[in-house]
Amino acid sequence: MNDSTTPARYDFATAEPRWQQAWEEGACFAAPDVPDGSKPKYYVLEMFPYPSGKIHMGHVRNYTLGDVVARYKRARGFQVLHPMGWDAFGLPAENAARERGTHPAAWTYQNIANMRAELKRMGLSIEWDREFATCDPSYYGQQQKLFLEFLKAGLVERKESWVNWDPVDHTVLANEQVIDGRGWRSGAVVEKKQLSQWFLKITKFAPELLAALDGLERWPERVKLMQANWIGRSEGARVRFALEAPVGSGGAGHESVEVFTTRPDTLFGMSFLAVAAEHPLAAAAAEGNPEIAAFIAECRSLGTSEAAIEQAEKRGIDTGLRVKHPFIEGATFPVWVANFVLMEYGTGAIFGCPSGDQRDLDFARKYGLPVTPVILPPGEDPASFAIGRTAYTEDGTLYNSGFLDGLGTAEGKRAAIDALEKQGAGTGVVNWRLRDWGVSRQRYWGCPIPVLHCAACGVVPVPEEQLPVVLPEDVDFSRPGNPLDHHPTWKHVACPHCGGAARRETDTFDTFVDSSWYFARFTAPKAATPLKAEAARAWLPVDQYIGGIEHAILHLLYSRFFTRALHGLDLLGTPEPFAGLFTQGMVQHASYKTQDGRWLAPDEVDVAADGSATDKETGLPVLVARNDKMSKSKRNTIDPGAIIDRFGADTARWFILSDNPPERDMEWTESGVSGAFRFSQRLWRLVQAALPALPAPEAPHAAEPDRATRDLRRATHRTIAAVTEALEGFSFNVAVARIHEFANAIEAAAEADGAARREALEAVARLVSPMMPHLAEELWALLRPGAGLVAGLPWLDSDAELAKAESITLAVQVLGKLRGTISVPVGADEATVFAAAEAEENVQRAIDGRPIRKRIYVPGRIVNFVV
RNA sequence: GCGGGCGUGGCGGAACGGUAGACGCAGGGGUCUUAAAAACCCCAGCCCCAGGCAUGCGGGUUCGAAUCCCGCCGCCCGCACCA
Repeated sequence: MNDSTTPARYDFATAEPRWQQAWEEGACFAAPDVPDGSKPKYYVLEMFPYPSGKIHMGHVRNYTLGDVVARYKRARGFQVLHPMGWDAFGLPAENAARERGTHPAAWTYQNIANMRAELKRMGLSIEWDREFATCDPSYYGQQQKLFLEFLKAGLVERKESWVNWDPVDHTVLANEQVIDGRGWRSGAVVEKKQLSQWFLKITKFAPELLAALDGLERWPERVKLMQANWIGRSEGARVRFALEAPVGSGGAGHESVEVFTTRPDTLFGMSFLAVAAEHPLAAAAAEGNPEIAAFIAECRSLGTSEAAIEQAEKRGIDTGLRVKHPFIEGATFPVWVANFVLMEYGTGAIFGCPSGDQRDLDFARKYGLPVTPVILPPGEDPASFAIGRTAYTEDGTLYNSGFLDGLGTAEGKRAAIDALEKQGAGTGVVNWRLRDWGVSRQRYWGCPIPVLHCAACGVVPVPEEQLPVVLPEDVDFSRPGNPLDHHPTWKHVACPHCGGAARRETDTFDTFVDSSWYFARFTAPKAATPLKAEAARAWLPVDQYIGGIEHAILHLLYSRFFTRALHGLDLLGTPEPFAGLFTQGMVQHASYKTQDGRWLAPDEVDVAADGSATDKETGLPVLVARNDKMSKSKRNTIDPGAIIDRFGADTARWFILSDNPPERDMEWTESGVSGAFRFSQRLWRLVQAALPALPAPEAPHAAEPDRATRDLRRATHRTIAAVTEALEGFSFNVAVARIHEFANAIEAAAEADGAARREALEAVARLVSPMMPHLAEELWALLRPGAGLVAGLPWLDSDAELAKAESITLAVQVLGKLRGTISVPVGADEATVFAAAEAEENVQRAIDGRPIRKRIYVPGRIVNFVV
C-alpha cells in the first residue's frame, strides 16, 4: 500500500472540518422541542462553561465524556437532546472592564465567539441552534419573570442579614470570596455588616431536598452525602430561658432568650448561657457598657473565614445578665457573649453544659465556670467519675439531673422535651443547617433584580410588560462599588402604582441563579415565556448530567431547589432536575520548577526516561511534581487548540478517554497523546491496507468458515458486546482497551475470509464512533462509499451465537492453587471435564497420588480438586 | 473532630468470589533505512525457576479472596466552634 498515489497517513486536518460540516449540513444532532414520542428521549448535558476566553483541558474532558454518551445514545435509538450555552454573567467581565477599558458585554461575547469556535473543532454532537448565554436579555429577561413568579408564590423574602462586607470595594462578598478574613480582590479586612438582601426561600424545601436524595439512584453517593451534610438536619429542642430581669431599651426589650440544643437531656449540667456577638441580646447588653460593645466590635471585625475561626481562641464576656433554669427552681445562670457561638445556626444562642460538650468545657475552664457531670459513662462509678480536660459526649446514664436521674440518653431527651413542653418553656424541634439563599449582589454584570423601591408603595415588582429590565450600557467602572448604583439616570423611575418617584433595585442576582434553570430553558430556548410547558415536561429531567465535583453542593443544590419551586408552580413535570449525575476528575499535568523557583513550561524542559527533567536552556535539573493541577501560575497548562492543531480532535478525545476511569483525576502526558495519535493512524492504515482485497458490502459470509474466519467473527461479536457494556457503564478506558485488542485481533487474522474481515473493519469504524467520530466517518466512507454517515447509523448488535467460544481453556486448581489448564469443548459435561483435569500432567503431580476428596467445577470457569 | 473514598508492576490501569497484572505508556532487543522519523516483530512482576512468592499490613469466611468480614497502617477528599 505504498504506491505514490496513496497518502501514507490519515490527514485529520482536512478530514475533521469536512465531517463537521457534513454533520451540520445533515442536521444530525437536531432534536425537536417536543419529541414526537417515536423514540425514547434522552437528555445529555454537560455543565455549561463560563466564557473566560479559552477552553481548557477540563472542558475537553467534560464535553468529550458528554459527547460519547450523546453519540452512543443516539445510535441506541434515543431521541437525544444535547445543547450548549454560556454561564456568562460574573465578576471577571467587570474586572476586565476595569483593567482594560473594554465593556463587560463586548469582552464576554468575544470570549464566547472564541470558545464556540474551539468547541466546534472538537467535533461535538451539539445542537448549536439551542445555544444562548445567560447575559442575553432574552434569557435574563425570562429569569426576571420567573423571579416575579417566585415573589408571588411567597418564595422570595427581603430581609436584613449579616453579610461579609468589603469596605474597600463597597460590596458584599460570598463566603467563598473571603480568604483569610480579607476580600479576595481588595485585600481589605472583611467586616460583618447587616444589610437588606433578597433571599430565595430554599429552607422551605429543606425536608424534601434531603428526603429526595434517596431517590437519586444514579448520583454519586458522595455528592448525596455532601448535600445531606449541607442541609444538616438535626433533632433537638428549642428552650426558652427567662431573664431574671428584662433588659433593653425602647422597642428592643428582652424578657427571655431562646436556645437550640440537641442535648436537652443535659440541661441539669448547665453552667452558663452564651449568645453570639451579633445576637440582639448582646446588643442590648452592650448599651451603656463599653466593654461589651468593644468585644462585640472585635468579633465582628474578625470575619467568618474558616482560618479566622480556627485560629480564634474561645473568648467571651460576661454580660452580668442572668437567666432562670426551667427545671431547677430558683437557680440562675450567667449570660455571656461568646465568639464561638454562631448567629447563623440555631437561634444564635446556646446553653453551656461543660461536662457534655468539649467547646463548653474549654470555655468553662478558661473562665472558671462550674463543671457538673450529668452523664455517667457505662461502667463508671458515680462517686469517682470526674471530668478532666475532655468532655463526655457519648451516651450514658443521667445523674445529678433531678427527675431525669437514671434515664439513658435517648429517654432523657424525650423526658426533658416532654417536661419543657408541659411547662411551656420549650419544644422539640428539627433544626436545619441550610439557610435561605441570599441572591443580592452589588454588581453590574448580572441579571437585574426586577423590583422598584417606592417611598409611598414600598417594594413594587416591575410590571411584566416592562420586562426585561435591561442593563444600561454606559457605565463607569472606574469607581469602586456598584456601577448600577452610580449610574446617573438608570435607577430613577416612576412608580407604576402611584406614579411617584421610585428607585430601581440596583442589586443583581448571584450568578448561581442563572445556572439554576438553564437546563430547563434549553428545552425551548426561544420561547416567549421562561419555559414551554410541553417541551420542559417532555425533556426533563436531564438523563445524564456531567461536570466537576466542585459543584457538588452549590449549583446542584440550587438547581434542585429551583426545579422543585418550578414544579410547585406547575411549570415542570419533575421535581428533580438531574436523574443521572456523573462527576469527572480533573485533568492534571506535571509541573516543573527550577532550583531558583521559576516555573518552566513543559516545552522548556527535557524529560528523561526515569521521569527526571532538566531545563533545556541551562541544562540544570528541575523539580518535577507529577499530578499537579493545571494552572497558569505553574505554567503547566496545555492548550487544547494546540493539541488539535498537532494531532486532531479525535486524538485528544481518544487519549482523554483511554487514560483512566473518568471519575478519577488524570494526568495529561505527551507520550499518552502520541500513543493515541499512533492508534488513530493505525486504524486508518488497517482499513486502507485491507480495502483492495475486501469483497463488496453485504457479501455473504462463508457457509463453512475456516478456523481463522470463525475466530475473527467471534472477536468481532465479543468486542461489540464488550464495548457496549463498557460504554453503558461509563468505563470508557475499558472500551478503548477492548478496541485496541480488537485491532490486534484483526491484524492477526490476515487469512480470515474477506466477508469476515469486512465485518470486523466496519465494526471498528462504528464502535469507535462515539469516541473518535471523525475517524469513524472517514473509515466508514472508505469501506462503504456513499452509504451515508456513521452519525446516522444504529448501534451494532452482538450475535451471541457467533460470539460463543468453541472450546474453552479451564484453569485447574488443586487445593485452590493453579496447577494447570485444560482445553475442553464448550458443552463438555462435568465428568469429561474432571477426567481431562485429572489427567493433566501438572495436576497429577500436585495430587501426588492422594485421594480426591472433593471435585468442584464452575462451568466455563474453573476446576478445583480438594485432596 | 465528624463523614466518605482509595491502597494492584517503573507509570495509567484491567480483573460477575474463579488462570492477577488485560490494554496502553515508559523500557530492553531486533527488522526496514545511508541515517533518522514512521512502521513492524520479539521480551518483560519478583525469587533460591518441574517449584515458590506476589494486589499496603495482620487475622477471618470460603474448595478458592485484589474482590466479602474484622482490626491496624498510609494517602486523598468533603464538612467543620453546627450546640
